Amino acid sequence: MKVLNKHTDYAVRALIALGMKPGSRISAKTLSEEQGIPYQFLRRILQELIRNGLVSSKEGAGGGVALARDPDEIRVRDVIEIFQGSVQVSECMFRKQLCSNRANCVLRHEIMRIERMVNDEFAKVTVGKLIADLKRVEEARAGVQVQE
Amino acid sequence: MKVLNKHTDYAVRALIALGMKPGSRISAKTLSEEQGIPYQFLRRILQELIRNGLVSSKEGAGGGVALARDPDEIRVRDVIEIFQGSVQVSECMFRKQLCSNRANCVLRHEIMRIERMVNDEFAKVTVGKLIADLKRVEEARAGVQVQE
DNA sequence: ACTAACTGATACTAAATTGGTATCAGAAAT
DNA sequence: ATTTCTGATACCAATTTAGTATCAGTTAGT
Repeated sequence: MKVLNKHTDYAVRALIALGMKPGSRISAKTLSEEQGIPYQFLRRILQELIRNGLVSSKEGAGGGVALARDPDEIRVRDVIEIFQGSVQVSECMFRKQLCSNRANCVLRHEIMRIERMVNDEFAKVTVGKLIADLKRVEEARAGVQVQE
Repeated sequence: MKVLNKHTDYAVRALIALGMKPGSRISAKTLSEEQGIPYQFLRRILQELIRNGLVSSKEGAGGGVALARDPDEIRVRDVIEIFQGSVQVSECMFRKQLCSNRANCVLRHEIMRIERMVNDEFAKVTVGKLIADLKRVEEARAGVQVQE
């Protein structure tokens, strides 16, 4: 059971990388090399992020991409929604008419509760928070060289 | 983003159905008809549940399947694990050597936290609980015919 | 004006996964 | 012996996932 697919995974990584260099534009090529993400794949991911307003872009030589918002305003949940759609149970009943199957309904009720939890949690994780965590980790490892 | 696949979904439904008729064996055919689950598909699902000790079976005419345990001891999480593997992040890093990518690590840390939550929640939902919920719902609807 | 470095859009593909079917062998009840 | 069942396993089509390729248009620098 995989929670995140490669699209989401790469997207978040790219967003973190962009967030670490605020103000500057980075080309998809550079980003792909730095992050080890296949170039063409990353291009498509970035385009999707651009379409959804998380990233801004500038065409032409010297162009590239940058975060379009404050990193604290970019939630991992937003990214998941873009690439994996909103969290939902296997073939949501409510699209069809009423729950044909009663047992199903009960199960779904539980699942939706859990889904809400997951959504709320992923909404709490912002790119800004991840960057902060990252910096904290790197400081710690730059400071005292702990056991390794 | 789909949480449960058909295997898990049908499996839980089947387990609930079995749990509702304690003691009696039911054939895969009957179960498939009652629950509207494709016969051959259900057969394979049941075999998997049997292999994993959630269901017991008896071969031959008059045979069939039944729960192998107390419904309260069958967790939806167990079922998910059987059919979808344990919840995990897109390609767990830790199988490879150390996190090659720092940003990744930070993201993964968050995701694993959320995963643990999900796992714990799905562990709390047992077939027994679902059956109890189901009965409660059906009583309510048998009693006062509420607005509809 | 040319060219190199970019993004926009979109078509294509291989491999894996998902959901489902079919078949054959063997066990038990009648 | 025949019917009703499970055990095991092979097969299949559709979808999804991950990744590639191509061409058109934009901008900066010369």
